[in-house]
Amino acid sequence: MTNQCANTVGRPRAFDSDIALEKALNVFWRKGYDGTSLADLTEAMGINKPSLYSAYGNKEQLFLKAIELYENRPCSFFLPALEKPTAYEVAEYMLFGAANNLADDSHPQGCVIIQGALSCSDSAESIKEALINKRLDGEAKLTARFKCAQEQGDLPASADPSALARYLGTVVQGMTIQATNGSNAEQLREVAHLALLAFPK
Amino acid sequence: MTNQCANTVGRPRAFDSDIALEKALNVFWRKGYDGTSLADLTEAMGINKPSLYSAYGNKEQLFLKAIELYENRPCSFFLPALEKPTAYEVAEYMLFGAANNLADDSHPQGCVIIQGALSCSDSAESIKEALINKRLDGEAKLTARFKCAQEQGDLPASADPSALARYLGTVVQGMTIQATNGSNAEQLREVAHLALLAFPK
DNA sequence: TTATTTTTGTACCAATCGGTAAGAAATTAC
DNA sequence: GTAATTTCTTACCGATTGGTACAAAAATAA
Repeated sequence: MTNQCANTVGRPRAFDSDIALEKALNVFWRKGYDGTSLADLTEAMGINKPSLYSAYGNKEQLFLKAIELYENRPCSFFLPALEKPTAYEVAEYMLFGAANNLADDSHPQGCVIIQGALSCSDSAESIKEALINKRLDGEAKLTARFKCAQEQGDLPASADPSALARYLGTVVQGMTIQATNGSNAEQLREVAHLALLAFPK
Repeated sequence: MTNQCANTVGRPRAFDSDIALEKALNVFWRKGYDGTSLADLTEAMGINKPSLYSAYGNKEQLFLKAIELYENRPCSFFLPALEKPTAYEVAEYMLFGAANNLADDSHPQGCVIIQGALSCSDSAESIKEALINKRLDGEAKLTARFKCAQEQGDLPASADPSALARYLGTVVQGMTIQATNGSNAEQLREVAHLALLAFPK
């Protein structure tokens, strides 16, 4: 249906759809779903509306594709953290990864999955729910990782995996707001350091 | 200029401006500044646009007035926490106050000061900055409270008041996102309990 | 060259956005 | 009663919203 592969026939596309998607992500990241207009998008992407609609569907689908791109970035810190050898290191990597990433000024501050549609219009409700589900998925993965750690013995049996996952999620989510408040990476690392004190060793 | 006191002359206002403001707050709380339209507001408030404009100015001023109302609510937990006798009790009261308040389903979940304009359109930029300043103000007050506690000897000299304030702010802000994720008060209290473990006693 | 296919630019769509002009309605002052 | 004052209702404003019809343009296939 959609032409993922390059077409050999017909007028060639004048823009790189991956680069344009990156530009779209950047706008959604800064302004959120409701705060971003199609005019904002077409201007940033350097294309016009018919091109946008034929390449990505509509605003909603473009947002979801941009989020997908965001999740698969090389600087992503969430999934890699899960692969650390111990529960404590998972927590450590995740908190310091968040600290270093969220305030990095080579891109908009904070996390688009958290800020993209936190409070929103009725028309963005399905986007909001999609983002909530992504956050809950992440927490569920973290809970599973801690349960596994408990079986392996590097997390005390007295610990509550889902409570720890929720606690870490809370701190990381709070850090994204700190980043939009203007906190820098060093300040977020201080927060990460304090947050780690509560984590069982 | 504006008629705060009841007018004795002229047609009497057909609505209670404080009640209508509460309704407006509720809408902004759920949908955010960008996500709320004037039609949303007039419908919820039970008035029409000219009444809204004559009573509150415009959408931006209405939002700021609604925020003011929000801050002065009886169930507010931030300022009362500062008056607790020790630094630890301040932290404890604040974290558990947040846990009990943010997921309370007698009102929209989360905190409008944090969620009202986190990522937003260009036209909401001044609202975003106003909310950021309110958050920073809160953290500054908390820092001052902890410095005071340090002088009084109920917070170790080795502790960093501003880092602790930022840490607490981060957890509370994260909790508001947890609340919109669907966490209930009991789950947020678990987070509060864990977060407190990192606080010097 | 001509036919086919796809993308492009332009120009448009109805609906909604925040905001307001103007007169009718409801009250007090006299 | 009438005048003055304020709020209400209705109807509108230009600008912008997300989205699309249509034909010119640019490529390949024959």
